[in-house]
Amino acid sequence: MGRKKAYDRNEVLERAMDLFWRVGYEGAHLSALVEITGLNRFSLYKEFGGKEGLFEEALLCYLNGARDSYQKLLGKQPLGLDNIRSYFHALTYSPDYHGCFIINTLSEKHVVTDTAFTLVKKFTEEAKDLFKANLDAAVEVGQLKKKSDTKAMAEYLLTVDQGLSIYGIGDPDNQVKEQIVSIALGQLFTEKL
Amino acid sequence: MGRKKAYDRNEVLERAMDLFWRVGYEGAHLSALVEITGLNRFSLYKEFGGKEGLFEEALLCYLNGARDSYQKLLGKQPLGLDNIRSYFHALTYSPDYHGCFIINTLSEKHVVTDTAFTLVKKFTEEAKDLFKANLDAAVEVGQLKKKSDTKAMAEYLLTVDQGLSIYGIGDPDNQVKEQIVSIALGQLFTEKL
DNA sequence: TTAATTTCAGAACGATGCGTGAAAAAAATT
DNA sequence: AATTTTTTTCACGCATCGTTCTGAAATTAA
Repeated sequence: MGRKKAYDRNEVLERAMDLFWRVGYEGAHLSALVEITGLNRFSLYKEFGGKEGLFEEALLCYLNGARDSYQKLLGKQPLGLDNIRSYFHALTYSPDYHGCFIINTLSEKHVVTDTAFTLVKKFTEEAKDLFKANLDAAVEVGQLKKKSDTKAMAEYLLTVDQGLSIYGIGDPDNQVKEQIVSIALGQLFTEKL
Repeated sequence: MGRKKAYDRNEVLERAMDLFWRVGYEGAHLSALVEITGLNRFSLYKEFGGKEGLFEEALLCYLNGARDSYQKLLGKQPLGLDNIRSYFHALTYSPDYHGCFIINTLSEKHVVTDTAFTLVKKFTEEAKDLFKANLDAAVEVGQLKKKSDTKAMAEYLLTVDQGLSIYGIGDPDNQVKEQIVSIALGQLFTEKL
């Protein structure tokens, strides 16, 4: 038969994802991708169709990981405000934090494929829906007023989430992040019955 | 003597700024810059030193405009919470809104000069200071509790501001933005004496 | 009119980008 | 061992990138 593949697809995607995450679509050149993944050019084109295909797959890889993280904290039963608190308090900036793949992709709207852009927008909608599910549950059990506009509140939380990603570029301070989160959540959730 | 310049430096900067704002540093190619500004290559290098220099000057141009906008709304006497409300309510997304030059530059940290990156970080500090000045004034006149941590609140407002810029990428809705702002500010400012 | 200086116009340059192709190597089957 | 198929290796081609260069044009002064 044919020669065996010398690469592991998942490892290739992990490494490509890291590079794309770090330097964006336009910044990640084929030669760098070839080097960092150890994948030869022929195989890259055969396996992924080219740079665009690799980008989309790497982005999916990232979004799947992020989806798991969101689900783990925001999907935990029972749904409610505690999940939202846990989610935001769990956010931390590692020393080599270099921004958010999602926001990089949004900023590169002019060069990434429509598919990639759409994947990102869909993901942010999912995140918003997760926030909303927890807010809706909070209304049901009386943690929030019945009249609460959980849709707008979910939009707000997503906005704060994304603002915190921007805050992380440069020298973020996890303590300041905690202060921001306390204000963001403290004010939102003071409307008890 | 020598031939007269056929370009207007400010107009060149305005046009270059618009392109850089739209497609970022890496996406704005020399040929596109030459075409959109009408400036010939020799002059571009003579006047600005090259692409990097033009980028920095265009970024400065943008930041100066943004600084004026911030000052106009957040620097208005008397300082206080009304300024902050006015600022956020004045934010609107035009139909061709395509993101924020500042955030694009942050995302392109790996390719822009240290100078450019530093300019952006300094600007966000200034914006934060403007928020803080208004919060401090609010404490003085009793709009906020004496114990309010205006530094953290300013960090929070900047985070919301930047989150709103991200929200604007791809079909933003100004009414949703108003809802987000109402939540972000409404609860923050309910702690009266 | 000539000379000197500066800018314009556009081409050339070297480096680098992405994508393709051919030969060699590996693996299984006959 | 020969054949077939697939992957690896590495070179190549073309386009594009930012920068430099050269001749022409414009402007002023002598």
